[in-house]
Amino acid sequence: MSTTSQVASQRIADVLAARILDGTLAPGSRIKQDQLADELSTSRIPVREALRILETRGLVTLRANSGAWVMSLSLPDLEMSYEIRERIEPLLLADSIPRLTDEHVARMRELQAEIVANDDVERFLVLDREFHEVSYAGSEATHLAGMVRGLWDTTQPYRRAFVRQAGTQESWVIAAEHDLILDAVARRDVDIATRMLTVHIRRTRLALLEHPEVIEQSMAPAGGAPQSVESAASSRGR
Amino acid sequence: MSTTSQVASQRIADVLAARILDGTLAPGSRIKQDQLADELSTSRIPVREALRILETRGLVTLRANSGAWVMSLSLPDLEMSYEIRERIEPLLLADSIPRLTDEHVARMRELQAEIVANDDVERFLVLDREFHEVSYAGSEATHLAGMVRGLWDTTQPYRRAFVRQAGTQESWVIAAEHDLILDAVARRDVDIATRMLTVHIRRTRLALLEHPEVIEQSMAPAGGAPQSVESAASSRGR
DNA sequence: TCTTCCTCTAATGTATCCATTCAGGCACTT
DNA sequence: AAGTGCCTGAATGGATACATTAGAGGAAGA
Repeated sequence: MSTTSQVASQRIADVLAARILDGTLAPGSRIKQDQLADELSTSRIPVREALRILETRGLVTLRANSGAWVMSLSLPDLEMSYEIRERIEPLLLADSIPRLTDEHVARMRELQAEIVANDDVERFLVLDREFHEVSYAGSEATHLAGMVRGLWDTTQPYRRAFVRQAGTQESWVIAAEHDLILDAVARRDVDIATRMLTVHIRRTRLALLEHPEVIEQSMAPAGGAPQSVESAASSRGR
Repeated sequence: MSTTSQVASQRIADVLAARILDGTLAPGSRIKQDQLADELSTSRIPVREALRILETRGLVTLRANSGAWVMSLSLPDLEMSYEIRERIEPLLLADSIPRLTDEHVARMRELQAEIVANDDVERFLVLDREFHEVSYAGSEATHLAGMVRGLWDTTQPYRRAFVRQAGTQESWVIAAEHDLILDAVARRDVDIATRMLTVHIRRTRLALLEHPEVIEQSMAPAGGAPQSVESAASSRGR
C-alpha cells in the first residue's frame, strides 16, 4: 500500500541510498546532518537514524564527533569484496534454487533478453543486479541475503565506473556467463549453477583488477574523506 | 587514556554488547529504551543510537514502532552462519598469515596451552575466540574482519549452550584442531592452515547440528520476541 | 619561514518535551 | 460462544533547544 515508509528515518535512508546507488552521491562525499534535515524538512534526529541504518547496509561511514561520508573502498577492499562474493553467493544461490518457481525463471529470461539488447550503462547496472537478485529470490536465508546485498551496494559505484570503462565487450562476456547460469538454474542444477556463478564473479574480479583507475574515477572530487573503511572501524571499536 | 568512549552512545553500546556476549541478556530478550536510559543515567537518544550500533554488529533486532530484541537465530540461521564462516574465515586467515609476527604466534601458543588445561565453559569461550582473533590480527581487510566478528557475535550464545551440552570431549577435539592450525600458522603455511580451519569450522557445524536443543536453551523464557531475523529485515526494507 | 598555541566557529552529541503507534483488554454484536 | 471493534496505556518516533567537540585559521614566538 504505502510506497514510502511511514517512519521518517526509513524514508530518509531510502532517499540517501537511492542517491548513492544511482551515482548522485559519489564515494567519499561528506554528508551533513543539518543540510539533509533541512532539505527533507525534518529534524536531525531521524537523519542520524538514517545514517546508522545506511551504516548497517555498508553504504555510509560514520566517525564519532566528526561526521558521515559515503562509503569508499580502496582497490584491495574492492578486490576483497569480490573474493567474499565469490564464496558466499554460490551458497545463497544453492539455497535459493530448490524453491525458485517457473515465474522466477521466466523473469530471469526476460531480464537476460533485455541485457543482450541493451547498451546503456545505467540500464545495464539495474538489469544485471535484478537478474542475480531474482536468482536468489527462493532463499529464506535472510542474513546471508543481507550480506550479499550489502556487498552489491558498496561496490555499485565502482561497478558503474568499470562498465563505463570496459564498455560493450564486457557486457557480452557477462551476458554469455548469465546464459550458462540461467540454463543451469532452469534445470534446477545446483552444482553447475553455483560453479558458473563462482567463475562469473571470479572473472569479473580479475577484469576489474585490470582497471584500477575505477577507484579514482568513482571518488568525489574533494571533501576531506577519511581514507577507506579503517577510520569507521577504529572509531566504532574504541 | 580513556578506557571508555567519551560518546555516550558508544559507551551504552559497549555495555549492552558485553551483557549479550556474556550471557546476561539471552537471545529474544526485549530491550526497553526507557529502562536502559534510566539505568545508565542518560536520555533515550543515545540509547537509540546504541541500539542501531548493535544492529550493525548483528547483536540486536529492531522493529519500527515496536521495539528492540536481542538477536536470536533459528537452527537454519545458525547452520548458515557456520556455512558462511567456513567460506570466509579461511580468506581472512590467508590474508592475515603473511603479516603475523612471532609475538602473535607466541600468543596463540599461550592461549592454546591454557585451553588444554582449562575446563571452565566461560573461560573456554573467551580463550577460543581470542585464539582465532589473534590468528586474524595480521589482516588489514577491515570489512571482512568485521563480518567475521559479527558472525562470532551473533552465534556466541549458542556456542555457549553447545559447549555446556557437549562438554569436555568437544573441547579436546577443538584443541586438537587448534594444534593443527597453530602448527601451520607457525610455519606460515597458508594452504594447510586454511584447510585445517575449514575442516575445523565444518566439523563444529556438524557437531552443532547434533544438538538442536541449543536453540531453545539459549532463548529467553518469554518476552514476545519476533521470530528470528526475518522481522528485522522486512521492517528494514519496507 | 616554520612551529606552536590559542581562539572561534561550524557541526555533531544529548536532554527534554510532545506526537504517534501498537498491543492488549473490554464491551458489544451476531 | 466466537468474533469484531473500540479504547486505553505503555512504549517508540520526532522536534526543539542546549552542550560539547573537532578542526580551521590566525597570532605569537623561535
